[in-house]
Amino acid sequence: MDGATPNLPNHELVYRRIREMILFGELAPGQPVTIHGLVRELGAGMTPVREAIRRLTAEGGLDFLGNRRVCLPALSLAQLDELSVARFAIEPHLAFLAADKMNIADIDRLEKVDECLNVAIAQGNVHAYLEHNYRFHEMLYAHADAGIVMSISGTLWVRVGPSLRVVLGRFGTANLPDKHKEALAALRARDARAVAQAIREDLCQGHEGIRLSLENSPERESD
Amino acid sequence: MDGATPNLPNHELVYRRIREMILFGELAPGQPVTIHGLVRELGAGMTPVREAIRRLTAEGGLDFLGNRRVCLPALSLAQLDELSVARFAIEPHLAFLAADKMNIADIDRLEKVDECLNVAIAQGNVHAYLEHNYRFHEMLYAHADAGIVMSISGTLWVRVGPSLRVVLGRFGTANLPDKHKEALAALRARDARAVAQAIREDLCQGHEGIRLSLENSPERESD
DNA sequence: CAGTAATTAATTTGATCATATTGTTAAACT
DNA sequence: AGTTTAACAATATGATCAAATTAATTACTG
Repeated sequence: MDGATPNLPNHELVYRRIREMILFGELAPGQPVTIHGLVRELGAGMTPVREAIRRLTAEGGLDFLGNRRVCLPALSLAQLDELSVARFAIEPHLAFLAADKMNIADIDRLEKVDECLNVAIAQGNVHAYLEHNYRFHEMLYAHADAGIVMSISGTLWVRVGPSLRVVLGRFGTANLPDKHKEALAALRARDARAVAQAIREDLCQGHEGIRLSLENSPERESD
Repeated sequence: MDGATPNLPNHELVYRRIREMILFGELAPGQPVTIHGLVRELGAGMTPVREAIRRLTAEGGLDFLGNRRVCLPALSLAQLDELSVARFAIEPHLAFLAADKMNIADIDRLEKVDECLNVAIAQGNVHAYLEHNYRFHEMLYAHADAGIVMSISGTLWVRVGPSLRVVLGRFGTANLPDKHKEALAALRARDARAVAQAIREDLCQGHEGIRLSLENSPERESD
């Protein structure tokens, strides 16, 4: 038996690649993104890159400037507040739904990801941290079996990704407390409310870090 | 003097056009959408249509089947529940934020749209109803000054659009109660909580109609 | 004469198209 | 029915055109 998707169109692959570049901190906030640059870097054609950029733009992972140019969004404090509201509303809800539907094996798999995450923290590996942190939440939410809300959550993650990277670059991965262990314990205890609460606190900590980082780096709000 | 943006790229124009086709009921749920078809119908090139389709797909307004085909999503009851959760969380919040920031002139403008909406209802003009109903909410939320949440709200609207159309085609615009007058009154009274509540009830009524429509037309949930 | 501003040239980047290729579906034929 | 084949639609490429930013030159003013 072969893999699940042997023949994925190129624009889909390019999309996923660029999305990971955004999520896992390979691109910096404010950085300009050019079509030709991506064509060169990814060795892809112009059309697939173009389509991937449109998708990411629709998801908020890229910003379409009026001048037909595209760049990575640089979050303002006001936008971070917006994201907080949306994430606090959506992600604990997904976690709540997921809690009732996960079996022991699912929880074990999730814990595996958390262990990888802890390794990444110990090693100070920023990219691995971002990736496993994302995978943890993604894997948890996926069990909620709520595709639409999940896709919204995806647009939220893609918006915070670059800023998260900045936080880690600034403060390191050393003292990055998360609430994953609490979430896992609540999952095993079959306490959906506690799972949601743990996720809420986890998000809260993350956003607090971003807020501190944004406040210290004056991104010029004076125009 | 001409408009603010004389030179919008074609892919942007095509995107807006297709989005309106979805929002205002010019396409039916489940209907297949082909690139060539849109190229012919819109008199546009292949590349702009392609990019517009990717954007709409990312927003949930179109569904990308595995087989390279694209069609309009047909909501299931479960998906409608998801949309309800998301919209109830987001849109009243936007309305709440907007309430404090609107001046009399803004409210007057909003009431103008509502009057157009009532005309459309009286005339039984489904397309005009959908358009003005959308404009009403969009205009209200725009004052919240919260671009990210607003864009999420946009993806929610584009998902319900086709189903709303089906409801109207089934039951007509005759007895379509909305809570717009209540919202306007609350806006004038500077009661943000009441504005949010009115919007919540407005959404609730709309979704109730869609739910009835979906339950009566068995969209085949048996796969 | 020096410095600055404005205009223009050049390069970079984005937008679009025509076309070739590939994959999928449907039909025809064995 | 199963297999082959033909038609259709999506994908991908590279070339061409247009727009915008940057650099450079020129003109003008203090």
